[in-house]
Amino acid sequence: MTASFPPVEDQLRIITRGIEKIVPQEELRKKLQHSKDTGTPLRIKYGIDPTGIDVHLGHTVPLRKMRQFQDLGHQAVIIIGNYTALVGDPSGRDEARSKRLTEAEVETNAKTYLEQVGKVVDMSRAEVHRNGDWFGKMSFAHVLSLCGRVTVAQLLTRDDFAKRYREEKPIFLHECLYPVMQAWDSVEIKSDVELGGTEQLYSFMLARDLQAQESLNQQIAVMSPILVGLDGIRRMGKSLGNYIGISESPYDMMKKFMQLPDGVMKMYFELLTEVPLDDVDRLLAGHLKEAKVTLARMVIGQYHSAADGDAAAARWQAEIGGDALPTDIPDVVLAATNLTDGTITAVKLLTALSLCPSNGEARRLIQGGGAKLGEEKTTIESHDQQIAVTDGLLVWAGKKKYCRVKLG
RNA sequence: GGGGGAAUACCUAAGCGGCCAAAAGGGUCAGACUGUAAAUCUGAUGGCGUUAGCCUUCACAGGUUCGAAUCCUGUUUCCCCCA
Repeated sequence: MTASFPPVEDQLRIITRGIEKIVPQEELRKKLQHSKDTGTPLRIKYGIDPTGIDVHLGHTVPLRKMRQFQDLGHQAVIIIGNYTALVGDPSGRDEARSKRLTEAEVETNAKTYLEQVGKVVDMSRAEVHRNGDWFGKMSFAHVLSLCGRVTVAQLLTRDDFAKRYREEKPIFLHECLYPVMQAWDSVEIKSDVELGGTEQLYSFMLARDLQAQESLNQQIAVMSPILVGLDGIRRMGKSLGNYIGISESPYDMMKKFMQLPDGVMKMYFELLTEVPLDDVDRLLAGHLKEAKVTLARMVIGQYHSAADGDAAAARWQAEIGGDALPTDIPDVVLAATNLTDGTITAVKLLTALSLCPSNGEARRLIQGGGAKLGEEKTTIESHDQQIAVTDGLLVWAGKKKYCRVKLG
């Protein structure tokens, strides 16, 4: 079948949105032109290491770009880095991954990963490869010859390695292989474009070198900015605990979105939605809270449904913006043996309900004024206050932790 | 193989014989203020306990001392340099 592609300029407009850097910039136009002239889709590569199982919004930035390429008629090629995962991506890390994954773990992770990726990329039109398919068969001699194409000095130009070297932190030999392996993937699948974050520049360029040496067309690096996490500063990442996962419930996502610093909204709109940039500016010139709600609803809608997004927003407004009670108050059983004459000391109550892990923390919470009782949230004044417990009593440990007592 | 350095609470990091449950920053948690954002301010941040007290912590195991995170010995782990 001969695909027909939109005009190159139109494609470029879509492709460049939210992209920080394209290297080399001019070559992309040529490739697109050539693809249109010959009716050949470009092969768009995106590699992921199945090291964890939660795909978060940070991952979706290049994945969304992948989807846009697909919708323009190009071929998505997803690499499951089952071998690279055995090494662990040193990019942006200031230390080596502490644990190595087993092949079995990698395999289960890969499966859940693909399911999640399917929420963004049209998997029915995508190729999926595992880089173990070629690395598993590669001879040691071949590995050596690959290593012979990279010098240590080159590796040390990478920020992450340079930083570690300066700080006298360990850099392991197998980590040095990581960029080489990633680059070799590009050779194997003959990629025209590779998607990723800007921190991948080194590997992407290495891929061009290897492709040229193998007499292949060289890929173009299309790099997205790093999506910052909930703290508004550091990259969104699982280990930093500042991420919004695409498999989270609508309401959980909502709560996290509303915690975002205002300053990052523009970036989020640009990278995670299709809203035209002019409209984004208009939104951000208005009421910022409303803009944030809009952003949250749109993104939640992508991974759940528009109705879910609206419902989550409404619930947030009621429970958090307003003073409605949470709708998901868990019941916690309190054994009757804890009570004397139907009462219990405040500290004991909080620990017995697992709202606080230790008496000390419970005491602190009460001193800080964060412990409250009942629907009208009466503050517990003193840590040795005797609390008369009745079935269904609401107990608050700060604003975010609460439960309802169930006598048992 | 040789030489030099390092291991402190969630992280970074001070402390170098008693005043050390251990400075400082970050983080985190709570409170105030708000749009439960950010910024700012306040407080807290090993466990148990009636704010005085007790118990367990400064890589691990021993030792010296009235007394050790601090000194000694051994062990483990890590880093750097030279070969």
